[in-house]
Amino acid sequence: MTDYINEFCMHDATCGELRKSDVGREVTLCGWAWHNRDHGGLIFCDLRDRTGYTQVVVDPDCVPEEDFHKAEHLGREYALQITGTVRDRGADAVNPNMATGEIEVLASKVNVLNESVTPPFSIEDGIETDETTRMKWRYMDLRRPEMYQSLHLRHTVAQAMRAALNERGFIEVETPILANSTPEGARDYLVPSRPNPGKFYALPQSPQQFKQMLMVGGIERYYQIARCFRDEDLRADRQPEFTQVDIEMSFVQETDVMDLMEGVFKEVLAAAGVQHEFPLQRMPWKEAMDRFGCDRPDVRFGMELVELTDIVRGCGFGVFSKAVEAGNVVKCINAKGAGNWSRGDIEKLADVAAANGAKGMAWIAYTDADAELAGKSPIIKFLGDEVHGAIKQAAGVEPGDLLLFAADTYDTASAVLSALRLHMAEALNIPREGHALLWVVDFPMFKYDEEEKKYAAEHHPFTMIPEADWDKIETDPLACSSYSYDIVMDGFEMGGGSIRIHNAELQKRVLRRLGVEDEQMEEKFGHLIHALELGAPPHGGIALGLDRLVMLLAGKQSIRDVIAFPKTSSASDPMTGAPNAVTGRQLKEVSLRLL
RNA sequence: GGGGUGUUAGCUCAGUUGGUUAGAGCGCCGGCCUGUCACGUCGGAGGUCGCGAGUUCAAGUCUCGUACAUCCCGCCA
Repeated sequence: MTDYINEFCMHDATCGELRKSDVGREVTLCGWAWHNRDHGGLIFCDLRDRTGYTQVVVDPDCVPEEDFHKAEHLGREYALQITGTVRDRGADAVNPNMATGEIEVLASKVNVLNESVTPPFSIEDGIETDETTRMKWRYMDLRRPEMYQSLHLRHTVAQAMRAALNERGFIEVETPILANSTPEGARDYLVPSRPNPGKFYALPQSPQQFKQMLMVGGIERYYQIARCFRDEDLRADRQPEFTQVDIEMSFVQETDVMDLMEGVFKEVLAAAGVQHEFPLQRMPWKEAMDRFGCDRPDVRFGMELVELTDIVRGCGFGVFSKAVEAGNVVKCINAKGAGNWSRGDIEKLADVAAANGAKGMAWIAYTDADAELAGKSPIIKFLGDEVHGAIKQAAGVEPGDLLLFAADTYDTASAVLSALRLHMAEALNIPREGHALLWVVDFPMFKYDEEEKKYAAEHHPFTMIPEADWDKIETDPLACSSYSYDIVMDGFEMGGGSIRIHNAELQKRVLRRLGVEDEQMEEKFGHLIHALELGAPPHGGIALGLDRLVMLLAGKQSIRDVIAFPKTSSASDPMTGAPNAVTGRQLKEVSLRLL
């Protein structure tokens, strides 16, 4: 063990890259034992490193007796160093399922660098092991080829992003992790300040205020691959800490940012091996909501929302006509192919609708045999032939179709049908191959928060409002548009940005509209207001969710699969035990006492 | 904060109407085996049925509570 590094850890080849052209080479490989097949007089071992597998053959005639003995007792995941000769397997012995299947390494020397206890799960792709188990032994999970490939893809994307931005004159600048808490937005992660008893830093939800300061500071073109923190509940695509590619530029309008970013996307996607049409579609927010019920539509399939409000106005089905009278909307989707579903299966879809706020869900089914499109549904008799006919025409009904209706406020009907649309796409196995990127633009500036009884920013409070709408900030906030844009990929919000307010007075008006009192204005946003008063350039930018982008490119269902050390849905880490209790002394030092 | 699903061997799971000693595959341990590659073959070990109450003659199974995981709603400017 003395000369461990020099003697044993040297290697001059990698397992996954040996080919027929290497036949005859004497190589030394290092890696981990996967399947060991002991035939008594001949032993096969699949040796794995980050690049792949090579079959090692240990023949008693070719290795010292001691080494053969070691090979007889190999366990899974032993760390090994093998020296041997690359040899052609011969036509009969080729394994077409292996990249290195035409060759093998005939060992002349077997070194066990480290033994392994039985691994907690099999180190291979496609395992269905519980995620908690994988996360508790995350370093073992990372040995699986698909995990390495995901992290490698993440690296490739990050490097391509850097290269594309560097080329366009951007510089990478780091901003503080210990920052100030702000009243707007997500819940902050707090860090007590020992020298300032009773005061706290907040971990940044994004570098938003710092990047705006950088623009005022004359940096002009900034980016950062930045860690962001939000203390909110988790989802498959949401972690408490996540990574944004944060970008900001000066003296631009929104088309400048979008045009430039399309160039960046093109290069990044190419680096990841994805071709996509450019320029990208730019869809107004209202159109996205009308057609898909969602501000981040998956446009890889149709099943768009059908507007029926005018058609069912005053019709005999009370749920519809009363909704219209109340100023609500009636819309539907046409799930082609689900018309033959059993009544029970259709009724179960009401659960999906209910989970998204619907009070009920009307439907009409047309079986394949229903050439006359008579339809099956409890509601047809109330609608009457004329209205039913108009609905069929509007929805383009054919035999085999299933219409699912929502009669509710615009927001709820949109949410319900958007959820049903995605649910049906999944249930009907509608192909959603490849990737679809588009911009969603012209978000409204404000939305009304029913619970808090106040206006909130749809995007964020620093978003520029078109000059024509400035007067509406006070008089009709919901009619205010904004210079904002989201980049949507495969139904995920992959990034979002805007042109920022660079005028101090306008910024104050927006903050007042959001309910920020004057004294709070100075305390929380004083630095921003003052900066805007000192010749702040018109500026704007975007932040991209690196985790989501890589997740989609890697074809994974969860961003946890493209983060080396993610957290569970309760924001804990089964490997390290974080978060953990701290000592009374530690608490005292930061002037804290637990409740 | 709310709803759905789940928790049985190291891993993935089965376990009927509540009824004898809780099973399978893989993995693990031991024997045999010189062309396997999910090697084969013979034998073996391995269980606080998440945890805590309750009902019952009897609970993996029923009831209640609870923990954890996961998906979703709320939340995430």
